[in-house]
Parts: sequence; structure tokens; C-alpha cells
Amino acid sequence: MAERARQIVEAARELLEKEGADALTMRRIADRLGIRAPSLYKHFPDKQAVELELIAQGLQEQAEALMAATEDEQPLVALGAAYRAYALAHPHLYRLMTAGPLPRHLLPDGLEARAALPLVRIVPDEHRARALWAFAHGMVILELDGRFPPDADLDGAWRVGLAAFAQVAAR
Amino acid sequence: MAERARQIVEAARELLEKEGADALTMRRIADRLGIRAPSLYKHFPDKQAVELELIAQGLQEQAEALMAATEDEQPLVALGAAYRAYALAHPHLYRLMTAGPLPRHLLPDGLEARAALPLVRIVPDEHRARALWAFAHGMVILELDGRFPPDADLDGAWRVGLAAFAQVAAR
DNA sequence: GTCTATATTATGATAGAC
DNA sequence: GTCTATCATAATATAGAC
Repeated sequence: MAERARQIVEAARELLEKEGADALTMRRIADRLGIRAPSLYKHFPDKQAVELELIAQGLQEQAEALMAATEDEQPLVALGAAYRAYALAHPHLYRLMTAGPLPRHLLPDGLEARAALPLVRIVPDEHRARALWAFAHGMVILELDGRFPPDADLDGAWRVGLAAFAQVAAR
Repeated sequence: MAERARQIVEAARELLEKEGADALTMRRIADRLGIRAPSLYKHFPDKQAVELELIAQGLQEQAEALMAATEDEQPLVALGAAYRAYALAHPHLYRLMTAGPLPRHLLPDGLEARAALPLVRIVPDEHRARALWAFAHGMVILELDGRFPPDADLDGAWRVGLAAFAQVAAR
């Protein structure tokens, strides 16, 4: 990727993280670089291509954070904590990464598999792995969307949920 | 609610269910009733008020479906099945109901509690109830968004996930 | 309670000059 | 690779006549 393209993605990411998806417009991205929106189209074919770079970046980062957690002596607990931490640290990016169909065919080769690897590593059974993923995503997205009561003890819900999946492992 | 207002909500619901959130515009709603968009504002202050009626309708219906499931001899399994069935039968409404912050103060009194009641009834522990809710929502929203591999056995994931929560219940 | 006309505000994207 | 000018599209919502 050329230098200018890199700067565009960087500007897009800052905008998304700081102001959310609504602020992620071609004009705002261009503003940040001191150029005009139409100039962006010399570097990317359309807006979706810029978003795709952000999604790929997020998946890669998340994969690295989760993989580190699998080294923990309580990998399931560490994985849950790492999943939640990444989502809360990058709420808008997390939403972009997880909302709507994944444009699989446009992602770098093997990235989706790499993102799933930490989970597969500590939860080999595919049903259990998918159930655990759903639990983690559900917890995170409900928290980000403010759907839990404001005074809910989410640490407690995470603890109990992860314990449930640990038990299934042991049976 | 006056008759015309009821018709507006009905038209809005049909549009949402059949064509999704993008089709839910004041123009399209008016079209369906053979009137012009500005006329709608004689019956509702703004679009959000119409959407709010749809959300309330969905929460009420869902609560009824889930409450029936709690009578089953395997209430946890039945509850999971009912949750998934409602979401898959009304995917766009489900998304509207669950995306973004719940406008609690605008909902009919007690509706949110009524929606949570079936779950609370069979899962008295609040941590476990929230964890189970997150699992169910995660499973459903990932399925609706097409995030699971196309060939994934989701029945299997549901089975294993629900079994995990059943075990926690029994300990 | 309905209409027409319009305000207001955006967006992504293209054409063509430089 | 950048610019200006513009297209094409669309949305919610209001004013004021009838």
C-alpha cells in the first residue's frame, strides 16, 4: 500500500474511533489530510474499500490480543477478558468489524481463520467454540449498546457465563 | 391510539418486515396508505415515535412467545428455541428492537420488565440470566448477520450452549 | 386531516481542468 | 494527484393553503 493510502486509512481510523461511524465520511477523511474528498478516489475506488482496510486492521489486532490470552494459565478467563477489553477499547471499530455480513472474499487470505484461531485453540469442539463466541459477542454488544440495566454487574455475568463453558469442557 | 395512527403503525410494520429498515421511511409509509408523507405528522410527532410503537409491539409479542415456552417440561431448551424462532421470523423487527440504546423512558410502563420476565422466571440468578441472554442474542444476531460459516451447525451450537447453562443451574 | 411546495441537510461519486 | 464544480440521490420535517 502506498504512503498516501496509508495516511487515508490512518485518518479514517482516527475519525471512526473518536467520533463513530457517522463521522466516517469521505469529506471528513479528506479534511483531516487537508485535501478534498474527490482526491481520495485516486487512492481508493470507493468508501467500502477504506472501510475494508479498517476491518482487516481490527481483525488482525484482535487476533493478536486474543492469541496472547491463550498463553494464560486460565486461558478461558483470559480470553473472555481480552475479548471484552478489545471491544470496549475500540467500540466503533468493533461495531464496524461485526455488523452485517463479513465481506469474506475481499479480506486478506486467511485473516478470518487467523481471527478465529485463539478460540479454536482453547476450545477445540466447534459447537462449544461457536456458543462461546456468541456469548462473548452478545455480552459485548449489549454492553456497548447500553442494553443492560445501568447498575448491572457485568463482571458477574461474564464470570458465570465463562464458568458454564468451562464446565462443559470438563464433562 | 386513534384508528389512523394504528394504520400507520401497521403500514410501517409491513414495510419493515418485508423490506427492512432502509425501506422504513415516512414517504414509503405514506405511500402504503395512499397519502403524502407530511400528513403523517398530524398523527405522530416524528419518525422515532412510529419506530417506538414497533419496538413496543415487538417486545410485547416476544414476551408472550417466551412466556409460553417457560411452561414446557424442558423450559431452558424451549426458551432458547422460542427466542431464536421469534428473531428469525422477524429479523428486521428484531434488529430494530435490539440495536442501539433502548429508549426506556419512552416505552410503556413495565414493558421492559415484562420482556425480561420469562428469562427471570426460569433463571432466577441474575448473573446467569444475563449471561444466557447474551448467549441467545449473540447466536441470533450472528446468524442474522451471516457471520457464521455458511455450513455451520447452529442447532449444535445452541444445544451445547444451552447445556452449559443448564449445568451451571444444577451445580 | 390532507395537500403542495419547500427548507434543510446530507451523502457518495464523477467530469474535466491543471 | 490535486482541484473546482457538479451530479444524483435521498432523507426528515415545516409552512401554509384548503
